[in-house]
Amino acid sequence: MCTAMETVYSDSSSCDYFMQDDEDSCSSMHTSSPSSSIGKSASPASDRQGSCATDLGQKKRRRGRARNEATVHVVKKNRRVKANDRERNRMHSLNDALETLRTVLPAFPDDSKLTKIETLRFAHNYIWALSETIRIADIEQRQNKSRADAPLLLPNLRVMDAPSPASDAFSWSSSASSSSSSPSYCTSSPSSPAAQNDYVCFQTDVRQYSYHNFVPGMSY
DNA sequence: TAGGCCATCTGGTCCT
DNA sequence: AGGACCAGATGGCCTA
Repeated sequence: MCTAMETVYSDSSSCDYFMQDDEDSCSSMHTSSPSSSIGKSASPASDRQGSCATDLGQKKRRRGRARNEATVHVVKKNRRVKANDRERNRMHSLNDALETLRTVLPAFPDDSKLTKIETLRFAHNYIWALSETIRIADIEQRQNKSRADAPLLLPNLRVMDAPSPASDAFSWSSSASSSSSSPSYCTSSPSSPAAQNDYVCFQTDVRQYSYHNFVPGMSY
């Protein structure tokens, strides 16, 4: 787990070490750790193989270049650390959003926490189910109104049999199905096109659910 | 112990 | 240039 962190830290230490070397005499250049990739990359082979430069100009050039490379490396490392921090925060906010989503979804009977993918699939199914509830309630309302006015035959609604996104939207991963024991969920979705072995779906007839059932604390 | 899930790091790419 | 986003890699933890 810590390999990356170790890399960062080892880079840091080696980088500091190299910078110190650079500031000191050239003799210390030869004492750099063999495990220090930074030291290797920052000091060309010719410099490492050759003896200490007596030419002051050459020394200055090498010092200047090495310092520059070390500085660039430090800047890069700092950017990486900052990017890691941002990425961590980004993933945390994503997880927070998923957690918020979990809280508005109906709880599973055994209180098992939904995984990320299950949460997303469940939310997808849930939204579809609510939409269907609204649609069917609306149709029934109109049907009742029509009955009051004049006898009118409407097609018999069979939600799950209808060719709709429902079959896919109701599908559950097999891992979710194993934890389901509530009558609120069925364990098969024969019409689902998804190629999964087991499925958990809402009650076949979504009309059995009121909004109160779906959304705790919400009444209509 | 294998497999699933997850957190984190990392480098690449795109966007502002 | 720097930040956001993404996907791959890696290692830890948990469970069947």
